[in-house]
Amino acid sequence: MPMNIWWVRRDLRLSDNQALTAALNNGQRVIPVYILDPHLLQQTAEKRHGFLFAGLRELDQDLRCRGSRLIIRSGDPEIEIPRLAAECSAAGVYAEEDISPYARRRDTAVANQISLHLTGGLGAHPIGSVVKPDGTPYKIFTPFSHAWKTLPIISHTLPAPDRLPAVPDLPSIVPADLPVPDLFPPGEREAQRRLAAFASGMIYEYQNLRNRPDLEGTSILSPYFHFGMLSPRQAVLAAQQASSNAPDAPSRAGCEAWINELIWREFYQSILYHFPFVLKTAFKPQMRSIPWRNAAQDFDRWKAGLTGYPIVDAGMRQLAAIGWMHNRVRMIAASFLVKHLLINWQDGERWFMRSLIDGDPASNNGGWQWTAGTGTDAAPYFRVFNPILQGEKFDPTGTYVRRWVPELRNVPTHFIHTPWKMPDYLQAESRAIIGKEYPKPIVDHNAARQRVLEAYALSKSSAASKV
DNA sequence: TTTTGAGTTGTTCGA
DNA sequence: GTCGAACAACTCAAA
Repeated sequence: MPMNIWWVRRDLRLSDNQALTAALNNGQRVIPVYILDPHLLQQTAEKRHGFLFAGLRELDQDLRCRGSRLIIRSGDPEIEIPRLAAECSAAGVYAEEDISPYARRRDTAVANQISLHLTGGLGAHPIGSVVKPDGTPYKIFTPFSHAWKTLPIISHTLPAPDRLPAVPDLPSIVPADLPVPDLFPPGEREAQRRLAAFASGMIYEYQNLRNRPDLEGTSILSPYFHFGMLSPRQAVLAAQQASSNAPDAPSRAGCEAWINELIWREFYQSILYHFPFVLKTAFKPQMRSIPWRNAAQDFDRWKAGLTGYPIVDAGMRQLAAIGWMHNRVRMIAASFLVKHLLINWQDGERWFMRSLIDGDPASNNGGWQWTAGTGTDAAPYFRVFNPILQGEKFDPTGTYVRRWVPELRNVPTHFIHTPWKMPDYLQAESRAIIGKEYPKPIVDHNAARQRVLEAYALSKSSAASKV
C-alpha cells in the first residue's frame, strides 16, 4: 500500500471529508498538507489570514489527537505539491475539487506532474451534476433549485476517522501568529457547534429574522463554509432534520429558507464553473458598457463608511472591524456603490473579497452581479435600493447603526437613518453635527437614482445599436 | 419548433 | 395611510 498526500485547500475538517477518505482508502499512509499560496494570500486582508492560520492550527491539533499532523508549506502549489510528493515518494494526491478558474488551472498544472484525484464535497451535490435534462447548465435560480432538490443527497455523512497513520518527519512551517477574529473562533469543532445550535433554535425564526442586522437572526457560518470547517452536506442534513422536527409551518419555512440560501451558494458555484468569464466581465453583454464614474474619493468614502447614509456606513464599518457583514447590509452597501455612486461593481467586488473572512469568488461575484443587474437572473436595473427605507425597515430602532457608527449613538430613533434632517439644536444635543461629526450625504438619493437609470439606459441602447 | 409563463431580496407614483 | 400598477423588456425553462 502506497503513501498518499491529502492536499487540504478548502476542506479544513476531518468529518465528512471525501478527499481524506479517498486518500485513506487507497493508501497505507496519508500525509495531510496545506500550501500557503502567496497568490491567494496577497488578495486578502489580515483578518482572513488570522482565521485561516488559526484554523490550520486547529486542524493540526485535531490530526495530532489521532496520531497524524499537518505539514504546512509556503509557495506556488504547482511546484510545492509535486516537490513534496517526490520528497516522500507519494503515489497520489487527493483533494476536494474547487471550481474557480485559478484553482482549476492550478490543479491541471499539478495533475500534469503527478497523479491527482479530485473528490466532491464543495457542494452537497457534485460539481456539474445539477444541470438541465439536456446536460446544459441552468441560468435561473428557481429551476436550478428544483433540480437540486430532486437529486438525492447521500444521507450518511462520513465520520471523522478515530486514528490516522503517523506522518514521517518532514519539514513544516508555522504560519504567523495573527489575531483571531473575536466573532469567529476557527475550527471544525466550533463550526459543528454553531451548526447544531442554529439548527435547533434560530433556524425556525430564520424566515422572519434573517434580514435584521440588528438581531442575531442568521447562522453566521459563512467563514466556516468557505474554509470547509463543515460540509454543505452536513448543513443540509441538519436543516432537513430540523425541518422534520419543526413544530409548525412558519418554523418549517425557516428551515426551507435556510436550505435555499445553501442552494444559492451552489447555484453561483455552478455559474462560475460553467461561465468562468463572469470574474472578468458582466454576464449580460448589454450591461458591459455602463459609463462608470471614475471617482476615487467617493470610493474611499464608501470603503471608510463615510457616505453619510447610516445603514451603508454601519455595514462598511462592520466589514472593516470584523471582516464580516450581514447579508442584507451587503446588498444595501453594494447597491449604494453601484447605483448611487455609479462606481464599477468590480471595484466593490474586489474590496469585499479583500475584506471578508468568508469571501468566496463564486458567491461574491454572484452577489455583486446580481446587485448591479449585470448577472444571470439579476435584479432589474431599475431596482435601486433606497438606503433610508432599507434602514428603517430592517434596522427599525437603529441599534445596528448606533453599534457601528458610534458618532450617531445619541441620535433619536426618528432621525437615525436621516440624521441630516435633524434640526440644528438636535444635532447639537446629540453631539452629531452633520458635516462635522458625521458627514452630509455624499449624494442625494433622488438625483443619484435618476443618474444611474440614465447610465444603464445608455449601456442598453449602445448594446442594441451594435447588433 | 413554437409557445407560454416565470423570473430572491424594491421603489415610486397616483388613486 | 394603503394599495395596485408601472418600472422594460428579455431570456430562460419547460411543455
